[in-house]
Amino acid sequence: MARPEQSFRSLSGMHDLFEPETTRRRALVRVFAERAERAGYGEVRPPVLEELGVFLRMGEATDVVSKEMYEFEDKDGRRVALRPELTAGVVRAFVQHHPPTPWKVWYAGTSFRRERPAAGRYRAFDQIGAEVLGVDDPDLDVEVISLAWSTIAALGLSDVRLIINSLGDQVDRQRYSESVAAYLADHRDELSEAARATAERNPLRVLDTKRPEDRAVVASAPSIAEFRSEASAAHFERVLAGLSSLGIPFGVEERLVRGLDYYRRTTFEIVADSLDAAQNAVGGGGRYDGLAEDLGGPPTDGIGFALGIDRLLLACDAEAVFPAPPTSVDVYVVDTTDGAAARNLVHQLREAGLAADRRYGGGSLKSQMKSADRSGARWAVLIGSDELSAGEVTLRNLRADGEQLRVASSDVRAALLERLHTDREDTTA
RNA sequence: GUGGCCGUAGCUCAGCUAGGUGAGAGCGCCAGGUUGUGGCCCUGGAGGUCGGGGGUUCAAAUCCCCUCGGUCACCCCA
Repeated sequence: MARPEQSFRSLSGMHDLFEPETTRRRALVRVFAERAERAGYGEVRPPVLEELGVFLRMGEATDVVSKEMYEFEDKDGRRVALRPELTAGVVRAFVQHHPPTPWKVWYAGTSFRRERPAAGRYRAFDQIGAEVLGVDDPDLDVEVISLAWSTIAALGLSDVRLIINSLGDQVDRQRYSESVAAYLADHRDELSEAARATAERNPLRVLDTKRPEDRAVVASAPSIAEFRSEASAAHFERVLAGLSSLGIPFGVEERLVRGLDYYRRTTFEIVADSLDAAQNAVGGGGRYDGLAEDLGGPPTDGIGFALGIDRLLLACDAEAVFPAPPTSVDVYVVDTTDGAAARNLVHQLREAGLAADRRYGGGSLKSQMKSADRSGARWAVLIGSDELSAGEVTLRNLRADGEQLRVASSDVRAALLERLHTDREDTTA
């Protein structure tokens, strides 16, 4: 054991978040929420815990389902699992409540996957995303991709690429998969051992391998383009044309498969080249036209995407964009008397809408001034025995070069409101 | 899950290669210099199970094993 008894640490791959990271994440979600709602999406919050079966449709052969889920039997004897992503839960909610279509929703939340942690890949990770159920129009694919892309752009990221592919409909995908499986079988002895194992479980997954020795084999594998039905191909062309017309740059990548079995037709991924780690996909998504039916609902077209907040922020760090918004109070109250004046004034200022803080436990004027400085407050209100007996306070400007004045206690609030107001006008001018 | 690297003060790290000189630096924190004034500077101080456990040894932060955590590659994916 790495710790003495009675001492605990957070689980591997799960981290505590603090200021300023927490505010930064809140700001990121706000950027996304505003864009999504401007496009007619409403927020949805499915539960973190679902019946295991909900997630099994991601594909029994996928790693996510076969070995990465936190699943267990609850006290009612039900097999349940912590969600490894949100799409399945959202679609389950759609099937359960049958809202009118098109159903356009966005979400922000935490999912869980028991993988080996690495930078940008944690066991508890946050995503933002959107899903639309009930629309087959390729222009919707364009809208959804555009929402993902523009959110990333809004953060200030520029070293990112959109890659896109179409796996064809269910029939196309099946035929293609069989063809790839046959091809891989023919070249079995040229593949790495790991790739051979993957080929038997899930042939398509071999296509986007990163192992150089396998890439050579994969390079001349059959192309999905030859397997797309006329309708699928037409849909894909419409999507690409739509993206072009919106000025969204993309690269068609036929090897883009993505891990979840429910994807049909359009699939896409956004990668951040500023992230040199292997975890450089900041987001991904696609169509899952059969999923609602698989979960017991009516045949319903669906499409969505998720962006990983952790990776998005890592990419922001790499590009030095989207810093945490500064958080600081407006006013810091310094009281060298018994503290009663600070207690009352801070309360009064907060009720008036100002952000005000103080120090508890007293301390010298000097040390309280240091706290005031560190708080980032623009103004310090000083209350000493002089002020107290005169019924006044001293206002000191902490930002400029120490402008200082005394005002009557009854005028503090108004004096501060006025000065903070002009400060703000100065900074926005 | 497989393999590599790392783990010393709140933070970033030196010391480990050839075991033994009182366990260090910078930043941060606290106090004083300035008995009513922050930011700069100076001085002092607090703070460490050297990730944890076991082993080798007269002696281990330094060597060996195990373990926990982080990280990189594979895998997978957000």
